[in-house]
Amino acid sequence: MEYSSSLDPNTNPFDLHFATKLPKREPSDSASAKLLVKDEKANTLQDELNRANSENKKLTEKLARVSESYNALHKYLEEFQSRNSPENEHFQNQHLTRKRKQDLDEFVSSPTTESTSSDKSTVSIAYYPADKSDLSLTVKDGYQWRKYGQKITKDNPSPRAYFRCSFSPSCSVKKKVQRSAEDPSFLVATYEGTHNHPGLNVGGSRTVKLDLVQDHLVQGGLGKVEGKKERGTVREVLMQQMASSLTSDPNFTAALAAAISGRLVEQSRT
DNA sequence: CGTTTTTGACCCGCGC
DNA sequence: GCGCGGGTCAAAAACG
Repeated sequence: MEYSSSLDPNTNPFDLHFATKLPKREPSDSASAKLLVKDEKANTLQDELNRANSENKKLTEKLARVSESYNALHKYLEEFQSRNSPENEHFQNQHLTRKRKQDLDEFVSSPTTESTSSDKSTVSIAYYPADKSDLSLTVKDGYQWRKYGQKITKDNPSPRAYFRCSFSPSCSVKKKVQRSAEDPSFLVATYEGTHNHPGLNVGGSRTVKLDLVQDHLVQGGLGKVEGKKERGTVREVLMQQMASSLTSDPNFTAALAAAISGRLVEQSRT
């Protein structure tokens, strides 16, 4: 899983490699004055490009760090899963595993979202910490939902609940919520589509950025486990804000999705 | 009494 | 075509 390979700046959607082909028009003899003006313009453009490039670099670094966090999380998961193989349960490792799981919860609880945008609809997955004794498959994500179905699925003891946004049909977002099969201490919510209206607490604040989330990821991984619930809800709100700010930039969303999921999305040129 | 939840029926795509 | 699994519908119940 070398997700970093997909971070190659040259494949990066917002890499501005057209910087290399700056205006190189054929000068006509009578246009030397015009050329001067053009040089000026080219300079300012160059400046702008430089700034854009450095910003691009920063973003790429951030992306790399987010990717690192994801890899670490993935490692945790794999470790835990191999420890938890069905035919061979190591009960003597229970508390050790338990501790790791708590770490994992924290790690995951700032909803680690993986979004995949296809030309059809947008699908994102969020993980929410939830008490195992809590039977309700509800997750407060800032939106109001109407449940329209529940099913028991093949390879998961807990049922899956189907929700539609309460503003349906004007807003056609759907979500599925199901307790994770491997680790029942958190819920997996799969969102489909994007809301065409604001949710609770989710204003148009576009300033919530990646580094904030990333800091939470890091701190969450090493931090303590007290006050899990409160921190969880705060993070849910954060997630909403992040999502809304991210979705306003399709390119970035796509890049992030590619980096996080480790898949290369074919970017169709339009 | 309007809205939401529950829950079995129904539908539909997929593999055989 | 048939059965299976997942997603949705809709009538009835529950809720506020």
